[in-house]
Amino acid sequence: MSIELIIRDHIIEAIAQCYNQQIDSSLVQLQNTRKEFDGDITLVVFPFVRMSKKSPEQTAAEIGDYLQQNVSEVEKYNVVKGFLNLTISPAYWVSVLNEASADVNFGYTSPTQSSKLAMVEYSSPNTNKPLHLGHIRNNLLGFSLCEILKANGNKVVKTNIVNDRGIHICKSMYAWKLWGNGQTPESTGIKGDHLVGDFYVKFDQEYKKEIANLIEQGQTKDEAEQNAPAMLGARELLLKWEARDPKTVELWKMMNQWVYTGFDVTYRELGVNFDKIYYESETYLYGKEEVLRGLAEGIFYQKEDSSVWADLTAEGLDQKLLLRNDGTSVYMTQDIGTAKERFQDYPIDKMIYVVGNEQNYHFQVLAILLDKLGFEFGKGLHHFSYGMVELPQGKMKSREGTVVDADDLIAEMVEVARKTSEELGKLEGYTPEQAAQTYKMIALGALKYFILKVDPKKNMLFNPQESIDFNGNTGPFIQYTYARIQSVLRKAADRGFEINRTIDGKVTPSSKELQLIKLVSQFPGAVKEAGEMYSPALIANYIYELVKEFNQFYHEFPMLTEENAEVRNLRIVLAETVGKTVRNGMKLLGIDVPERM
RNA sequence: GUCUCGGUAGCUCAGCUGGAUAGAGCAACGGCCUUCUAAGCCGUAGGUCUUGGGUUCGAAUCCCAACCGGGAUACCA
Repeated sequence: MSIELIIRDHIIEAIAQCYNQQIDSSLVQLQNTRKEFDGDITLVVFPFVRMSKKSPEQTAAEIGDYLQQNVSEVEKYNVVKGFLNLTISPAYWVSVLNEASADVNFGYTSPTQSSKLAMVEYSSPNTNKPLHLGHIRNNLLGFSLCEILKANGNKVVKTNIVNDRGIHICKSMYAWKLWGNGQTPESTGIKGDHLVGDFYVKFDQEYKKEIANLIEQGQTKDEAEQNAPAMLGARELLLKWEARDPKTVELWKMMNQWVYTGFDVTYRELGVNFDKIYYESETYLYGKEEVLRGLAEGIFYQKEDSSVWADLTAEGLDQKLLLRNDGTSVYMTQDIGTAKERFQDYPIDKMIYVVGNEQNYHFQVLAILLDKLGFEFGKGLHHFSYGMVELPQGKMKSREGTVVDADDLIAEMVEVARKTSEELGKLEGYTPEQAAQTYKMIALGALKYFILKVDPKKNMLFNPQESIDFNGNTGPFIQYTYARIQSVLRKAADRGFEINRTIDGKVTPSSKELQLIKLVSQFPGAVKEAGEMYSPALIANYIYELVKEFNQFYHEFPMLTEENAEVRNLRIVLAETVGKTVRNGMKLLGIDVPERM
């Protein structure tokens, strides 16, 4: 039980005792005491002056008196205007440190029999081009969200639906057939997803030329777009694929396999993974029967051209197409099918879709349609909606070549990390392999932290030249602090200091030490809040605060050269506990921490 | 047009279930390497929290309106 909860209950008691009023706990506004005032926890007393019918100062003093007399953790108090600043006893903070220090999984809640099962869909790439910066944000958020949910005691199934069929992949296939000369990743040395992406680009270039030619010959733009040989060829491939033409399916399989091999490399670099992968080629026909059932039950309606629609005007939305007039499915139809499928495959308590905010409308509609179809889980779907990554010149457009490729970006960052490390003379004594591993850890730490520290729902700006730094509020700064803590612990061992991990309650930490313990004690609360808010950014901001505080402490207070053995022990245990908290927190962001850097 | 999300320091972002003098980092300027790692620490400078109303003891935070920007809006996924 956290100190805030203990205090809150006693404040409710105090109000009952002093003013004979039963109050709701939401009236008790507790906050961390600001640095410039004395105390640990502050109660805002304004809400109670109406009950006491006294001045804020007097009211605060009365509540303060009550708490000081009746709550052992409250040592003293002071009043500034309408704020009651409570000082918690050092003995309590020492006990908190002891608990945190003893718990390997500090901050985490273990799953139990009754744990909820959350399925999280994230990543969901198309197989016609490599992953880019937008996918990176998706993957990092999705993976981190899963880690946070797990740390909150949930069971999690990470899922990925691969968009492996459709006109986009047929375009790459068409281009490869015509202009590929039998190239393969092996023959060219090009990573499979990039090779397929190159043919996608090639297709678009040739297609544009053909359109220009046709327009010159007198066709309108629309006609030209429809009649260009490249487009006709891609369409033909799509039809052949749907008819299961063996040659086409074989080509499709081969090129998709190249892409998967390439994606696997990128996923491994990013440190993300999945428990269950759905392929759209296997699920794209799902959902049609549900739509037809809805039509039969009068939930949906049919137009003269025999296309099927949902009327959502009662919900304040528009009409939504569910089946084309040729009976084929659209995106929405498929999502209805896959949702049903997943709830049949797993006992899902919470379904979460990590998908960009451009699809807010889609998921709003999906929830309503599932609900209309009688699936009770419909209303409970959660769209984890995140903002776009923008570049200085605006939105990324793959066709205009203004994308930041995921592999290129990672490679570039590893290179910068290597250079920086060498310039600073770090990692001497490491083997080249160990050093390379650490550069990678630092580079990815920088990238991941940069992206995850921003509120997911907001659009963010990414400037490739300036954005990713290694100083200040960054992943490497946190990793650096962790590495220094490990260094302290190594040296403490070298010098033969016996570390007593259970701090005696009689030891009195200094105010700076107390401040650090306080911050550590807030970690479990931060994990819980991050889980409730679905916000990795909350964890990132928490760790930064902790690390910043530790750095100041580290600079001012010697740990190894401190003469007093009890104080030295306290500081080392505190450092160790901060290190563990940082490591546990970074794990929730999917960021590794190095033992040295 | 409608719906939706955003607008905080030169730049990138915190803070938003209303609370004390609005915080970090980057960039700029000035200090600190003989202690446990300077990817660090300390300091200086930088703000009409887009604007205007409202609610109240109190508003960056809640409500309304306007302006600016992103996104969605019936057959791409």
